[in-house]
Amino acid sequence: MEKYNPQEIESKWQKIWEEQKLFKTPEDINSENKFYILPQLPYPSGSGLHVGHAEVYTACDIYARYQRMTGKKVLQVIGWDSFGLPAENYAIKTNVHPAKSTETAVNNFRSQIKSLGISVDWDREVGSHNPDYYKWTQWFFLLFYKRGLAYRKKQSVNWCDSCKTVLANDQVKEGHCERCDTLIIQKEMEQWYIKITDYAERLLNDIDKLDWPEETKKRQKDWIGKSEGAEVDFRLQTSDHNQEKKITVFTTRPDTLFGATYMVLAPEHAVVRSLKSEVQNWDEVEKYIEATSKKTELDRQVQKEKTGVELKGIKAINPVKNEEIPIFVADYVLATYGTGAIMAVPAHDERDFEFAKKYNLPIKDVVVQHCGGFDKSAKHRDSAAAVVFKDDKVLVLFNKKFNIYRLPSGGMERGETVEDTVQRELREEAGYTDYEVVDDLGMIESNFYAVDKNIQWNKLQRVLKLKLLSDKKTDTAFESYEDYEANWLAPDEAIEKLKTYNGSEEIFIRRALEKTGRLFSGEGTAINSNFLDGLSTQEAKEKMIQWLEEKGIGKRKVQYKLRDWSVSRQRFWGAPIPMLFNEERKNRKYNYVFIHGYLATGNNDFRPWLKKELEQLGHAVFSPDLPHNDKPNVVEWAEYILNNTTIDENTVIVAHSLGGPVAFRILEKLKNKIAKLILVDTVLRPDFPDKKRPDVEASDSFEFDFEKIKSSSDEFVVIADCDYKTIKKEHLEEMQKLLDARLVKARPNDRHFNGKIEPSVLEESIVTGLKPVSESDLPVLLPDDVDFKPTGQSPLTYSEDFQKGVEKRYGKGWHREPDTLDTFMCSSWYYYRYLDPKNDQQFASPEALKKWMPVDFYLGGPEHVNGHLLYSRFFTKVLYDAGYIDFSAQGGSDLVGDEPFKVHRHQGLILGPDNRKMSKRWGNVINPTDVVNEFGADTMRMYEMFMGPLEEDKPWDTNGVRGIRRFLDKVWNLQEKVIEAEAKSNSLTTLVHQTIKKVGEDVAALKFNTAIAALMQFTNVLLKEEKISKVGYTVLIKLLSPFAPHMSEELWYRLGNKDTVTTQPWPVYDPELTKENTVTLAIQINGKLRDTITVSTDISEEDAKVEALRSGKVIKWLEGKEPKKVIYVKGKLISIVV
RNA sequence: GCCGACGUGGCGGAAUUGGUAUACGCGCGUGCCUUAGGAGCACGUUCCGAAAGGAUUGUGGGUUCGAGUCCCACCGUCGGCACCA
Repeated sequence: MEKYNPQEIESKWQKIWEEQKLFKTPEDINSENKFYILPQLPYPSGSGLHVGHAEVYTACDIYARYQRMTGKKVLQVIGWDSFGLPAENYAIKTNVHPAKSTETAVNNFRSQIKSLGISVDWDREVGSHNPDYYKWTQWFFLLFYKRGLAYRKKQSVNWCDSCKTVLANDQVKEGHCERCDTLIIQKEMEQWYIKITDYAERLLNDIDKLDWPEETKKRQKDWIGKSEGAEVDFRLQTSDHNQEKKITVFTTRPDTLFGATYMVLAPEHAVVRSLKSEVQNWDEVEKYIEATSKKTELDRQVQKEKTGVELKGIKAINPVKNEEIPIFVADYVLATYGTGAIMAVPAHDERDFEFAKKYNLPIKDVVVQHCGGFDKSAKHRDSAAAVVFKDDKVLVLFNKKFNIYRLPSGGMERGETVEDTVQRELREEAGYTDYEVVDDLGMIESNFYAVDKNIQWNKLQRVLKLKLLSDKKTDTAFESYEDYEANWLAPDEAIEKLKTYNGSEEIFIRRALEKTGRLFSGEGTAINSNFLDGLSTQEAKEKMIQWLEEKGIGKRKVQYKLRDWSVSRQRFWGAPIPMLFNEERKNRKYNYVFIHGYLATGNNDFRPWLKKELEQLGHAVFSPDLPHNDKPNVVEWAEYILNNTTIDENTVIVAHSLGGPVAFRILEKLKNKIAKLILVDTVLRPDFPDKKRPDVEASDSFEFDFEKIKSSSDEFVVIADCDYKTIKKEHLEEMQKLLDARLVKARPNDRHFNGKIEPSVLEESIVTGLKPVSESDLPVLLPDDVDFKPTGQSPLTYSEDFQKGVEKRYGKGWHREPDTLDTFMCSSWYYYRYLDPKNDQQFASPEALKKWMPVDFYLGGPEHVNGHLLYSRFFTKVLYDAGYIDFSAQGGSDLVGDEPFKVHRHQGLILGPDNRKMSKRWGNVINPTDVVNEFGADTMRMYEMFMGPLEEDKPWDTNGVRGIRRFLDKVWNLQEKVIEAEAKSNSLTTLVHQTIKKVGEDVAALKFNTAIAALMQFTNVLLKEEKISKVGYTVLIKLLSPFAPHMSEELWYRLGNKDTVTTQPWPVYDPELTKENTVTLAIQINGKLRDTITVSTDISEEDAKVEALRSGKVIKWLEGKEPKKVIYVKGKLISIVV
């Protein structure tokens, strides 16, 4: 018999599999038997496959092969995340075109993966750099744009000056570029953003429904970072009395509003610049803003000492107290979170406390920590106490009469200050007079029974920290002085002693020891807060929000940490953003025509506000009262407008409600185009939203020629409120589709009321000089004439090919957006493309989506938790909302309809033999191809799975690889021992069935390491046999085949089979035959193992106990004593208690 | 600083609901075979001890007849977040 020669048999079987198309995706599938296995999309790097890749593909492959053998119809594909920076950086260095180097890398990856024997359907391979792929990436961008989920905005971004591009937040690691480790700086740029924040709540809520690792789910939740609170408006007191200005802050603690003693703005806050003329120390402020803008991400993180500068000459008004408070600019407030402004409550917020201490700002307690119960009948009392230090000892008084320890303290008499009371009590109880006040430790409310006074107190205690300057005592002897004994104790000891009294005093000692002193940021009871006094923090929050909403100076607000996703990249090797620009149109001043709705009055009348806003931007506005507003007639209104103003290509029509149909009538009659039509809560038919409007209905037919209307405007925008409260979602979508319009949605909580459209919505709606490439013109191809030299400008800016024909196609002045999309856009939807990779009409057909989604098993790295995984979920939810998908009926009814990955797991990191992360720097990189060449692919596969649990990090061990090879050699050599006869040995039959059970269960649970151990155990037993049965050996080969498919095929073939082992059914075990007929019971005496006995499996409890007590060792250990208790655990042990 | 995960032989790791701790592999030791072996085979291998026996799952405590597993406190390693109001 020849020796095991993996190189030979592996290529042989890989060829056969490929020829027979064994892993072609099955067609005859249903929701019961389909199984979609997804290994994460690799970036095809020039340095080839990494052992980590091999781990992912092998694990998925073993699982896939196992699932096929159990009868599942498996879909497994591999593709390439083939756009991206490294290929471009390589091009800059070597002048090799990225398309070329990518092709080489992909070929290399593909052949390496094939050499591992991974069973994927290669006919479905995709690469994100191929035009027929990125066509659909661009299509997704347009989908977002049309649904109002893509917008352009100028703001400060993460800039990598080495890669010369912008990075998303999750691509910045510790202030450095994830790719090249360059320090990230902040730069103001106009960029495309995706409004993932609109989906924050759904992304958060649906996580719990997924079978993902718990810590992963938690990390994603934390990244989304929901917090609930309120927005509060603070009026400004400035020298310019004509203009009323206000600043809105976000707070999670509206209950502490009475304690807001100053206000802080982020340096980038827009309002700061607008206050230039009123701020007395503008030079200083400007200098500060400039200094902070130069700070890098890292500086901000490392240097945490708080800095800031006051805006002198202006004040804010605390709205609950009508009190003037100072305003600061400080970079501890982030421009990108909340409103970029905060109310500072130093007594109850650590950061504000720190800042207030540094700049000597007032600290006002409005929440007290509460100790003890909530006994309503308790007697209230204000009291004061002192934590007195002498060196590092604390003064604790011992009351001899009642045997209790206390701090010097007592009730505050009428008119006394805290200092007065403390001074008096310290004299009376301990006699000390010579001290200084070091710190104010704030207040605590404690509800307790005082033994010395026989009373239930509810005490509000104020406490000062004192330093004793000398032991000098008063001459006067007080009565109470006799009762107390002064002890100087170490703080630990003091805390211990004080526990016997009321629980609050030990907290004061703790506060005295900490730098933060009186700061209390927990929940408690409101004080000094007028109508909130006495309420718990939760109650006070609610009441304050109600109060703010009633007064119209604030509202409930949910805030997320998640930011919108920046997707513009100033690079070449990515999917071009399919948008067009027109500078002239962008800067042009337009004639706005506003068509109001039915009964436009009061809160429903946008005209004055809109006129002001638009005129400020330099546009002309025509917003007339239309005739017979109480009995409107669409035709009459349309004519009125046509007769009273000019409608031409310079016109933007804004139509509210019933104004919409009026606008439609106007557009139907136009010979020329207008620039834009903006529809605000517009009705398509008269029965909107719920009630009939006979007066309107009578006036017109409400049949429109939408073809004509569509051709009469360059652009259409439909504005919707966030929750579709005003106009129903399906009606809005109908209109959006009819007009191919862009839908601009307000953010949560925003409604079009009070005579205003939400300003951010208006801003987004009136943008001009921007339009999407028509879907029929996709893909926007990457040109070839590109200079890669990084200039900070997108390389596409300089390409002539790229802009060629654009003006001819779209009109004069239009040109293409030169930025490309973040590659995460490409990888957010690839698992859909696998389902229908050649479709040139859709990203995937509805049938394919219905058949295969959702993904049944997704394996990928934990580094993608807050990037790829979140983006993919977001893509899926948008598709769901747009009506493309709904998985709720597919792959299990427990699933949500808009989640792509049902089960997700992470692979652990494979470390170098030195236990460090593999890297060229350490010279500890293991190349999978080397391993395959030396030991064979089957050894490589099995070793990686045997190293340890899939999800854990584990170091490489070359000797361990040899061990696996030895194992495979043994399995190979076993073929010599095979005989046709049935196995005689009973115990062997039991082992066969036990092994089938164990391996099957472990593989199903992805516990590949223990499955392999079981195979080894089985093999070790077979090795000891003189001859082994063909049946038993066949089982071994089948069980081994997902792990070592090549060798299993060869052995299967050598047993005389003409088909493949890959297509065999998974062996079935007989539960009866897995049972042993004898069992070894442990005998414990007082919990310690003393003996074991072997008994029949079906022994009765009585017999087992008798048997155990008869054991010689037991008799010896019992020493004649009677056992108190004998516990029997079936099949496990007998525990004897003496 | 906050959050999370994890601590088991010389090493990677195993141990349903609490039930014989150290499966499987590596390494190591002894022997066999061999001109030789970094090949193969056999036996052994948690630690201390010649043995009887004892100790042992990061440390300390608790619950239990019984704890690697559950509870509390602490220590250590790794990962994530990092002024998020």
